[in-house]
Amino acid sequence: MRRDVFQAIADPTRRAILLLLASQAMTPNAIAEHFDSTRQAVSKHLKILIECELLHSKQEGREIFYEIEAKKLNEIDKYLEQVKKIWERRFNQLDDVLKTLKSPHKK
Amino acid sequence: MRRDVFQAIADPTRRAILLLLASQAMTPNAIAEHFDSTRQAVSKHLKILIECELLHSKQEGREIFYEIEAKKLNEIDKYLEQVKKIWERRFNQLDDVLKTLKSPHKK
DNA sequence: TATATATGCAACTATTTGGTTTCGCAAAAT
DNA sequence: ATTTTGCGAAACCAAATAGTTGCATATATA
Repeated sequence: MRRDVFQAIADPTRRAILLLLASQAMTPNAIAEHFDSTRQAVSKHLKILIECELLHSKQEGREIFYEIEAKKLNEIDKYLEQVKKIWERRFNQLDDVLKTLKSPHKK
Repeated sequence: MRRDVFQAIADPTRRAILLLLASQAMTPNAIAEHFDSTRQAVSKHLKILIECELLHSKQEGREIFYEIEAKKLNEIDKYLEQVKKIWERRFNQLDDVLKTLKSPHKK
């Protein structure tokens, strides 16, 4: 069972849940009220988000509050940065080539 | 068929393809050599990445080069920023509450 | 022209996914 | 003490996904 941060945010409902929990911790029932799907469906998403450490839960009586673990999102940032870095380097090298072409031949 | 940037980067092979193409445009065969899977499997990933506009292709004779469309990754950035913004605002508000508690009662 | 190469496309399959319904349990409310 | 509420877990289902194999087509090359 593949389970990483990227797979976690692939689902639009899970992205919405994260956005919702960014402002405050909530119970499954409260979260489910914001969506068309049932509490059980939402609970499945919560489970996945927990597994990816994007959420953690704290029990209060019979209620369970789910809270976002925002720093875990940095893993995605890291990947994006990596791609962009390589992408930019590519043009820097192109710049070098252009500079070399402009400068007088050395050989 | 759901098809957005988030779903596109959910697959580790597709993430690796993007990383590979960040440095240079490549043909399906050349890309496939970097992975265990067949050319056809890779081609399917390429098709998905094209649909999400993370890639575009340019034909050169019988070869087709796939090139990354790096700016499309910003959509992911945007979402992450949104979550982080809300998340941070939460603590700023908490700060306000603490300040209010410290300051003398006004009522 | 005949052959090899590079590729896309369609059919098929196993697995995963998102969802529902049903159940059981523990905490609160009556 | 009984009922209601909030929850997770399991069984089940339809759809989507990632992969395979087997084509068809166009462009090089001999």
